[in-house]
Amino acid sequence: MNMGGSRVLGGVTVLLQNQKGLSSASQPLDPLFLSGSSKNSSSSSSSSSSFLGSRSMMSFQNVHGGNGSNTSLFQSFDHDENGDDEFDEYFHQPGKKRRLSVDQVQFLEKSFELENKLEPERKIQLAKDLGLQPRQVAIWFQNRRARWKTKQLEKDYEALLANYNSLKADYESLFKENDKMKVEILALKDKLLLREKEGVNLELSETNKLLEQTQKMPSEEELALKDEVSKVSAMVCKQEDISSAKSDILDADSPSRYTDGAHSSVLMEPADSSYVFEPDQSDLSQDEEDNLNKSLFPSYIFPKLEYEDYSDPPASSCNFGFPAVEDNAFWSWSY
DNA sequence: TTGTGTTTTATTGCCTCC
DNA sequence: GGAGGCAATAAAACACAA
Repeated sequence: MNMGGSRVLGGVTVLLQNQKGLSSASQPLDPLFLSGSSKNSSSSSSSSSSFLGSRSMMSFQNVHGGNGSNTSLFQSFDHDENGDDEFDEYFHQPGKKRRLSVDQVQFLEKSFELENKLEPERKIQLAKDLGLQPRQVAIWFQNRRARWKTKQLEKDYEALLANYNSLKADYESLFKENDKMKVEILALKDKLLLREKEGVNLELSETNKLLEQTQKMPSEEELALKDEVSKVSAMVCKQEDISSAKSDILDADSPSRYTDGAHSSVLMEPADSSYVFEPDQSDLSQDEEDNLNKSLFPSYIFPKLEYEDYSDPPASSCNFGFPAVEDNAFWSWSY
């Protein structure tokens, strides 16, 4: 082996010995640069694919009238470095592709592991070491980066997919738990509603007793006011139908004035205005009608107002004052 | 042996950076 | 404007089943 070969091989050996976990790096590229070596052709399962680089070198030596020794290889790279036209011509035969040898690829792989970018100096050195053109080395690195990127994308995709599946499982689990909790909430609200109904009824019956007692003993002011109303009603009735006039006057009065508890159960009537003002009263007498109208405005119905701040309960909900809360609470739990 | 799919090497065109 | 990188692609080389 000549000085040039020793120099290059020495460099290759040092380079490979720097690789991590390289077990057989003693003379990794010796076969690469020994043209005609039987080791070269047997290093791969496919004879055609093994050590084409070396084969190229042999051809190159033949082109240059080499003497068959393995010494001109690295000298030829010096020629290439100086722009040897024939060498360049050989490596640019149109329509021909020469696969790199297993050893060459291994060497390039190790180099790629160290650094996947290729500086010009390193490229030239690698080309020298492997008996390739710098452009071939550049192309190999370029293609290798493309392959690496593809694999990286696959890894990223798998990681994302695993992450997505995990999140999906979590979501479904939480969704089921949420459904369960909704059902529990509805059940609890039903119970609460029932209790509130019972409580209000009790309270109302006590209030009604008090009201009845109050009505039995009207104050002087109330009596005077009633007289005033009667006079006005009489005057209006001269002009209009008595019943309609009476209704108008009643509507104009403050609800607080009518605290008759005769129909206190109206609390549980629908709060919907259409229902309130258009009841089916065909079978009611005028007095009963009056009493009903009065009973529509008891002060204790106002607690329902605090629920009316909730937004847009379902239009179809036939709420009795309290269910509006339930509906809105339901919406707040909905997605 | 052959057809077919895959891998590897190489080219082309475009883009960015200096 | 030249060098170098990248994506897309061509085409040779390879692997493998039938």
